[in-house]
Amino acid sequence: MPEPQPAVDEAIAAIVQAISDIEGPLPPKKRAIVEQAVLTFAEKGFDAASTKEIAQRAGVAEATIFRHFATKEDLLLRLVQPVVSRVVVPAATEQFERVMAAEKGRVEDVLRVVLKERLGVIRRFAPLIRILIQEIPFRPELQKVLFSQIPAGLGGALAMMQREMDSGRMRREPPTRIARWIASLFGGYFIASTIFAPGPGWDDDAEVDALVGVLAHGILKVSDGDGPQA
Amino acid sequence: MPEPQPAVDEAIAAIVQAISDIEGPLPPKKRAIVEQAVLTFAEKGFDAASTKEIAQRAGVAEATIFRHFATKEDLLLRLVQPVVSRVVVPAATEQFERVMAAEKGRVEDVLRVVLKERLGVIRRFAPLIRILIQEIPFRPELQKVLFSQIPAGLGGALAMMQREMDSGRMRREPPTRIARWIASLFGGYFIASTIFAPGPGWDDDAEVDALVGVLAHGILKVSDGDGPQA
Amino acid sequence: MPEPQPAVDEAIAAIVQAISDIEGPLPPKKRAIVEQAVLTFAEKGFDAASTKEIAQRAGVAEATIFRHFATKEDLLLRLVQPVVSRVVVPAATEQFERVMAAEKGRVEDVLRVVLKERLGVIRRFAPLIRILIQEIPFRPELQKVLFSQIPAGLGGALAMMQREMDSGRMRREPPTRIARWIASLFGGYFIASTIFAPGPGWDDDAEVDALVGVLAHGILKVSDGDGPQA
Amino acid sequence: MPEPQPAVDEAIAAIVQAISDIEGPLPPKKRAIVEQAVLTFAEKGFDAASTKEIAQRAGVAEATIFRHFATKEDLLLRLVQPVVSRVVVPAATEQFERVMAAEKGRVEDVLRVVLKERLGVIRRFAPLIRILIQEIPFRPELQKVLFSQIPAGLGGALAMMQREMDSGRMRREPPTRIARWIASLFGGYFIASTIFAPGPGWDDDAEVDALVGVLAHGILKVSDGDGPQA
DNA sequence: TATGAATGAGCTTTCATTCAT
DNA sequence: AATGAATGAAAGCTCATTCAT
Repeated sequence: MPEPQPAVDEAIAAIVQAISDIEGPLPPKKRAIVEQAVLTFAEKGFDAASTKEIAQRAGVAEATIFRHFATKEDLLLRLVQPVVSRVVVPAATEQFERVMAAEKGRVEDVLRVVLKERLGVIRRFAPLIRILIQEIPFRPELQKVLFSQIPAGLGGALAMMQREMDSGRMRREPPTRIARWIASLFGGYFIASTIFAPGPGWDDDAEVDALVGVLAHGILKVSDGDGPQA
Repeated sequence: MPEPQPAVDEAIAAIVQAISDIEGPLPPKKRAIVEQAVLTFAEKGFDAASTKEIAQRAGVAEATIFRHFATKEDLLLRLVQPVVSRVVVPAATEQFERVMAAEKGRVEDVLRVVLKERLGVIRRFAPLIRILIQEIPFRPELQKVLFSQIPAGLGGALAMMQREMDSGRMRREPPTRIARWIASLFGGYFIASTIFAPGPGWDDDAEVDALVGVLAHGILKVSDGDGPQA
Repeated sequence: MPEPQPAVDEAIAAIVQAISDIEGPLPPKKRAIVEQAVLTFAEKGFDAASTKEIAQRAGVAEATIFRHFATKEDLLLRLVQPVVSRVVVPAATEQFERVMAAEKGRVEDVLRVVLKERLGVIRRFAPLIRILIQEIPFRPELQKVLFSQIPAGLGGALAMMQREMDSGRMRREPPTRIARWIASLFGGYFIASTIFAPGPGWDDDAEVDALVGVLAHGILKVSDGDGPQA
Repeated sequence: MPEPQPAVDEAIAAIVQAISDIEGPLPPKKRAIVEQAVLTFAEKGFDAASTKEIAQRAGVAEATIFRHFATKEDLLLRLVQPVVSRVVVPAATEQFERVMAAEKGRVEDVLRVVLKERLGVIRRFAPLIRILIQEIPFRPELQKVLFSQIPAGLGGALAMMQREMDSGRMRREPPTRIARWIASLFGGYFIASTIFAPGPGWDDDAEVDALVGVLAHGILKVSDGDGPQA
């Protein structure tokens, strides 16, 4: 009987909350299934996590899982979908606009605030995100959910970038490319700090500051003639 | 009997070559097993690819797989290991030094040349790398192989960065952080162009140029007082 | 579909009863599995009896076996254990004391009564005992079960022997040696009549009488100066 | 690579010798196969000993086993047969007559000498005898070999017993019954000292003396009216 | 709502044995 | 005489899922 770490516990509470928001309050056994499914998927991956083990850890009969979830894949999707579609993405959109107004559109400040807040949100769902990353390549359902939501979440950001380029404060680049850079740096940090080398020793605030710094100004010092002429 | 695409064919040839370099020339059936294992793993993922299917596609008896590879996991490792340890990493090390000499140490130029060449190498092994990424979180063996090799490959790069910072041409940052940024941007591009949205429409050269550009100078234009003073 | 002989049928009923006493009433399919497992093990030996065959003979799916018994070896142990630990041994202890009281401790009479009753019990479980003998050398679990129970069963007998020796009616010998002789003669008869040359032509009562006779007085006639002096 | 104990080594040498006597000198690889087959069968039982393991331990290719022995069962029989038919049994016959002449037919003395010598012979082949015991119930071939030889070996003993009974020195009992008693006591001691509780602490000579004692005179002391009258 | 029982299809792996060299 | 390669058959066991209660 493995002890869930507090961090995971918190993540699970958030996931349960997200599901409850959609489906209404969860009966206790269903809730237990959700909790243990997240834990087990995160520990072993989707394929290696058997419904038998999930049932045992949740203290229910295996058949009970299938009362609540049509198939094992359905269980996965019902865990991941609400997180993606109701928590991660919409918050991003809404929050982006709010921050932009407050910060008067200074790109670096906006990025800094948004990324820090996003990092907080994502950290709460870390176990599920790990599963998400694992399973996306082979599950068209997941791809659909994710890619249909991402553009919406990006709308505000793309608009901001376009405005900055038009006003000459930002170099001209395809906005999706810039979005990819941001996502890469952000995701790279998240993966490094969560999956490859989890544990203490990471300072989220400092890392995001540095990340925004390099995005804004690069790693080289400014010197005459060194800047790109575009 | 699915037709392997030409790109995959090329990747497989490279993998077979890498294995042959270690184990000597492969008997034809063993070679067929290797080929079809790569294909099947890449298509379906490790867990969903059954040894029975691999055997059928390779035109051998299932037992033949286990004459050549002790277990299914051993098959995976023996596919991935030589790629990681004999092709990707050492080439990086050697090539880094060569380029640094040729380019007289101009960071942007070195990065540009190295990343382009790395991208070429990696593209040849794309199917396997996809598997690698999938399975790494759950396979300590793979982690060991990969993480024991990476530092060696990074040595040259870290030294270069240190030198640049000492000479005042590069902002002071922990070198591993910079390495992570490079890897993130590079990996993000590879994943985007390979896994999420494969197909034409990507211009590797242009993307690497842009990537090095943002790394060196950021996305913001230089303006008085805008550059960081530290 | 081989017809079980009546003798075996009776043995199986006894085994099923013994298991039911421990685990509660057996569901019909579980019962069928137990029955056919005993038959098949006895016919072919443990290794040569496949779970597939047992399942077919029991009219269940192979997987059903593994719902009720964790492994094939667990199936064997769960068949053998109750026989050893709940039927053979405790009966021996209890019955020994009862007989000793009734027979006023005359060694020959006690032995005769006890061995005859033991023979009856053992005959009921003959098929399982055959398996037991076969598998004991290679299954530490079985050894543990058996050897942990035997001393308890022997307690009464050892006490009786000690008393006889102290009172001068029995030659001094290490009691375990005498126990071994009894077990050897008894087991030798059982094996000969059951395994090597089964079938009619054996008269249990007469054989036990003769066996006790030789134990008590040897095969030689008493003549002057021939008896041992020690 | 387990170290064979010296005792086992000696047994193997005897077996190899017995086989050589029939088939001529063994080529080294065949000899290695024989040696490791005996060891492996003894350790794990016939079924659980795979030809692969035997080949590995013998340092030969698996196919080489089948050059020399048609099937795995043939290997077993070719190990056991010569031991039974050329060493154990004929020695018994010949030796019995020799001893009887020397001891002037005193039953106890003859038994003592013969059993001690038999014990010595049997100890040399202990590993094989264990296999023999295991496999006899399921291998008609083995049964044939053994049961066709035993009567020959028993001839001398049966004749002696008949003579003793006719002369009034031995109680009348069916000679096969007496033979069974002897075999039971002897076998019981061998099994106890070899299989169940191997190791030191056994004194073969003393045990055989005691065994012959109980056979001759029983465990009870002679007292007036206590001896059987029949 | 919950479950114990049951299962068909599938899994990876091992087996003794054959054959071309 | 010896073997590396190969294999069909079978092994024990696990899987997600169904169903009567």
